[in-house]
Formats: sequence, C-alpha cells, structure tokens
Amino acid sequence: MGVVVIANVGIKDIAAKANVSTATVSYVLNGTRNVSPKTRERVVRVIEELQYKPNVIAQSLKSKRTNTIGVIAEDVTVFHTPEIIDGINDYADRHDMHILLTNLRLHKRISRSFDNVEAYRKYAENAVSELLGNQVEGMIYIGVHTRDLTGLIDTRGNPIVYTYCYTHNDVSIQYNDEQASYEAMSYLVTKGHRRIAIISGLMDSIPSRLRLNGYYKAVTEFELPFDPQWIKMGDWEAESGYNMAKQLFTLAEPPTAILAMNDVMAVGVLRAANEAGIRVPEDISLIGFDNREFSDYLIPRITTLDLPLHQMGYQAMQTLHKAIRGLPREDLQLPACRLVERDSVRNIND
Amino acid sequence: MGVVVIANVGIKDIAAKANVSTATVSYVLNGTRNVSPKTRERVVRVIEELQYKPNVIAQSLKSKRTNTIGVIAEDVTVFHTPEIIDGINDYADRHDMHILLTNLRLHKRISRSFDNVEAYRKYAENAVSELLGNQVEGMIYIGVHTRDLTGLIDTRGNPIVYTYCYTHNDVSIQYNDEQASYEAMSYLVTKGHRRIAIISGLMDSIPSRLRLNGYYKAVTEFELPFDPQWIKMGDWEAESGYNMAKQLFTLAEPPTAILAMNDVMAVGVLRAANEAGIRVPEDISLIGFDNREFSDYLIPRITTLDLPLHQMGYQAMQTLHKAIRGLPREDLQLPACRLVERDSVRNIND
DNA sequence: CTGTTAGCGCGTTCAC
DNA sequence: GTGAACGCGCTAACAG
Repeated sequence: MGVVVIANVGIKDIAAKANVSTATVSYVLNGTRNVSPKTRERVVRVIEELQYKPNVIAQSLKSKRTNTIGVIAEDVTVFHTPEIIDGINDYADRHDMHILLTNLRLHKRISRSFDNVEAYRKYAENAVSELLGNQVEGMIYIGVHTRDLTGLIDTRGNPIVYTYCYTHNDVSIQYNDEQASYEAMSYLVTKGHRRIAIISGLMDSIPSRLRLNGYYKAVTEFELPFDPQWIKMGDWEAESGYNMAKQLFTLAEPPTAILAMNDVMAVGVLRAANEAGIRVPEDISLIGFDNREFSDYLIPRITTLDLPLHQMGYQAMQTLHKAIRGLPREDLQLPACRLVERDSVRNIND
Repeated sequence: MGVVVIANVGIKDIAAKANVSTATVSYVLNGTRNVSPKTRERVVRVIEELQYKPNVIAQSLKSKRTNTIGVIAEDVTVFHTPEIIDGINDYADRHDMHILLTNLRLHKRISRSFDNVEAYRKYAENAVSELLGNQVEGMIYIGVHTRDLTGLIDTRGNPIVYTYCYTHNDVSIQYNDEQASYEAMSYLVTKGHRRIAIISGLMDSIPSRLRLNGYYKAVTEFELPFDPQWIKMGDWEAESGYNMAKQLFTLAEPPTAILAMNDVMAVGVLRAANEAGIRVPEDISLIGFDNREFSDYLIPRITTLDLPLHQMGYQAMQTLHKAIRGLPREDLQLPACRLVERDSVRNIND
C-alpha cells in the first residue's frame, strides 16, 4: 500500500538533494569537522527524510575496523552456551560491537565423541577462515565442555578468547570450581553435616579435579571425618549417579549428604533414593552442580551451584575487546559460582 | 616464538609476489577467465603461501551481496531459541550464508511484561537499524512466545521471516498446534483413556486455542465423554498446573488422564499428585508439552510433545533465502510436533 | 587466448 | 565547503 521500497540511498543522494558535496555530508554525519549551522541543518533534514543509514561495509573498508567479532560456539544447544552468548551480547551492546555467530553443531554432527579432536578440526578451521574473511576483529570460542583445545585452530595472529574450554597459549575465561565445591561443603557443614560423600565427573576433567580439591580443602579445614569410600567416580551421566548412590546407601557408615558434580548425576541419586525408599532430604541430603533448569522442577527441588555463565561471556568479550584495542589485559576476578538454596538439604542440627 | 602476525595480505601482495597483475589474481581466485596453467600455478602457490583470504567486505561492496542475514532473537536464553538458531545455522551452512546475531535480551531487560510492546519497540528498532546498516540481506525474528507483533518494526522493504511469533503482513513459521494435541489425545485413547482433562495456557494465546481445537476434535472423533469441568484454564506456570490438578482430583468423576499444555504446568500436576498421594502413572496419566529438557529428568519421566524447533529455524531460513533470491515462496509443510513416549502414561487396557 | 590497465562501489579525509 | 584520492577486490575494455 503506502509502503515504498526505497532503493538504497547513499551519501551522494543526500549530497545531491541537499546541494552539498559528499564530504560535507560525511562531516555532518560524523561530526568530524565544523559545518555551518545552516548547511548542517539542511543536510540533517534530508538525512532524516530519506532515512539514510551509512553503509557499514563501505565504512569498514576504509577504516579497517568492522566492530564485529566472531563467536564460534561448538554447540548452541548445549545448556551453558546461550547464557554465555547473552553475556557476550550484554557487553557487545554497550560497546557497539556486532556478533557474527558460527555454530559448529558438534552434538548433531559428531555425537558424543568430543575427544576425537581431528573429527571436528576441519569444521573449526572453516569457521575461523570464514570469520577472518569477514574481517572480524577477534573471536570468542565457546566449548561444549571444559577441555584442552591447544592446536585445534590457528587464528593467524588475531585475538581469540576461549571460554568453557582452554588452550595452553591463549586467554581463557573459566569459573572458580574449587571455590564452588568448597562453598557447597561449607553450606552442608553449616547444616550440621559431617559425613559427606562426593560423586565426581570423569577424572580426566580439570573441573572434576578442582572440585575435588575444594572438597578436600573443606574436609581438612572443618576437620570432617574422611572415608575414601565416600569418594565416588562418576562420568557426568545420570546412570553413574544412580549406581554410585546405590553403593553409598549400602555403606556401613553411609554419608548424611551427597555432593554430585552435576545436576544430571544428582537426578541419578534421586532415582536411586526413590527406589530404595530413602527420602531426600529427610534421610539424605543432596547438592547438585550447574543449576540446570530442571533442578528447580525436580521433587524435591535440588539445591545446586549456579554457574556464572553470563559473567563468563561478559568477561570473555571484555577481555577480547581490550586485546583488540591493544590495551593491557586486566586481571579480572575469576567468576564465582553461587549456591542456590532449595529443598534438597536438611538441617540436621535440629 | 615462531608465530608471525601477518599484516593482512591483499590481492596486490599476491600480485606483486607472483609478478602478475591483480586482475590475474582475481581471475585465478574466481575462475572467471582462463589463465595459463603456468601463471595460475604460480599464483596459487603464492596464495597458499601467504594464506590469502579475500576480504569479504571489499567483495560485498562491489557485488552488493553480503550473504549475511540478521537474526533478531528476543531472548537467546529462552528454551526454544537455541534450537531454532541451530536450524537456521543448518540451512545457512549449506548455502554459505552468515548470521549476524542480535539478542534483545527481553527477559533480563523488561522481565515478564511482554505484552507491553512499547517497552521494547526501541530495542527492536535499533536492532533492525543496525542490521540494515550492516547490509544484511534479510532478517529472521525469533519471539519469546507466540504472539502478534504487527507494527513492531519496519524493515523498509527488506525481507523478514518471523518465527515463534507472527504479524498480519509477513511470513511466519509456526508449528502445528492442533495436530499436536490431537496426537496426544489419540495416544491416550490408544492407551485406553476416555475421561481426559486438559489444562490450557492463557486463553489469549493462539496456541492455547489451537490445542484446544485438537482436543475437541479428538473428543468428537473418538466419541469421548465430555465434561466442561475437565477443561481447566492455566497460565503456563507450574503453580496453575498445581492448582488445576487439585481441582481435577476432587471431581466426582475425575479424569484418568491429564493433558497439560506445557511441561512446566505438568510439573505442577506432578507436585499436586505427589502431595495428594496420587501416583503417576498408576493412578492418573499425564502428558506434557514442549519436551523441555527437564521432562526427561522428572520422576516419572514425562511423556510430552517435542516441538519441531530445528525444522522451524531451517524453514525460516529457507523461506528467507528464497525471498532474498526473489524466488516464489514454496508452500512448506507446517512442521509437526512429535510425541515422545516416556513413563507418565499408563495403559489402562491391561 | 592471456595478461594488463583503469574505473567502480561508498564513505572518509586530505589538500586546496 | 569542495574535489579527488583512497581502501580492496572485481571486471569491462583493451593490448599483445
């Protein structure tokens, strides 16, 4: 109807209609130089009239700055990725930067064999190539789990920040695993627990080891009883939580609380308890890890540790931004996890 | 160390090092014209040696094609958004298109007052402006829930496709709500259920109404008993599922199965059942909607309807792509939901 | 047929 | 306040 599809108006259209040179228009737009109020006024009016927007592409060509960074997500459908991207956006919005998103779609393409780095190297390298071709000023790489990606890609000297994974040579943004499990332990102690078991993730994982450190630290500091049988090795999956919990339940001196290194294994614990007629939290207390959405919908609602994902994304973007600008790297605080208190821990002081 | 930061090599660097003109390099790169094997060989070697990648920015400036589309996500942290983006990526990857991602961050910025369109119009318009400035060839808008966004933004004639929301004037990609609830009902009937209750979402929502249509259609076709008391109006939140379930439990003729219009309300039903000592599925069967991650972690695991999110993203991108190319719009099939059979429905034929 | 020169796209910026 | 060179790659027109 009244809608007119406007052929892209350019700076010279403005110049023509306002009877000035293109240079003047540019000066008005950018305030790069003084322009007499009268001409400025005239130019501004035409600009608004024609709804002119500078062609960022052309600007970039000259300025060699695109204000665009590339985000390589190994898989956007993995639970932590969207929130990290949200943090990246948060910072990017405040600094007028744009995000070119690449999604490696790892889960769908190579299923669970993440360890086979070769299998997806070509995807990752393609992503980097395309991004560089698009003149991004830097990149953020979001992994599907915390692991070493040294040598996976070569950014040819362009800045990159890794998060939810790391390399030996580059900056990476992680969160404080040790503090997190220590905090969970402190909380349990506050609630009167002393015999506390832990179900770890795979032991080739750095987070597993760091969280175990936090556990040991708490055991030492609070002088808790220690029994190696309370340390169970899981593999992050619910099934392992289930199996380990069953073992814990049959111990001569069973723990009064279990700390599972992720919410998924916590579900396994819940299932095992359910099956054995053991009630959570009345008979045994449980803390998960990750604050996955479902942890709030379980019965009982699971107390867990919230990951500072937003902050990680924000810091990653901030760090990258400084690197692009050539500014020195600030020593940012290692993002901390936050205990989300719900209904799966009983206070046994009462 | 051995790492050399290479100043961006351009076509003329190649030309110089290979002793040819830039035109020849361009012809080699694009195969636009015949180049003698010898020179080609020489040029190719230099290109590889210097790891040259054409500057897409410069290419776009001339070709007026950026192969980039803008995705405006109202909120990337909402459960359905990542999977839709994944579908968009899937199509984009196959057609060498790039995604410039904008995240309106609606949840964090304006909390839950989504109905107040004015509150975020400015965010949306900014997003469109920036995207257009970046010369995207089209846009996909991903809503946080299915509602009418007519008049929210003006793309100035540029193609746009909406998904998980719609307008009166533009193309939008939805899924088949009516088929979904009908399918759930058929399944329940197969399992011997005839007295089936439904807990709807807010009734100003189109999905609520369509799903109710599917319910009625099944009631009619299968000649099921009908009692208006079995139709409960919820508001999508767990609390309402809880309240409505309690009402259903106290009916003189209670239903044998409940269909909740989302998994969140299904959790409410589960809680109410738990409290009342009613077992799912032994005493009452339950079907949710959305196949939210947590539905698989509940006890019992909830049978639910999986949303064709990936397909929606794929179709949105496909539709947009055709529009950009000026091709006629194909009539794509309305994506269907898929019943995910788990443990919350009992076969009462046995 | 192969290779080169020169102008273009669009906004910026320097010299006048 | 203006003309024109410039950035980088593409390509029409031209030369050998």
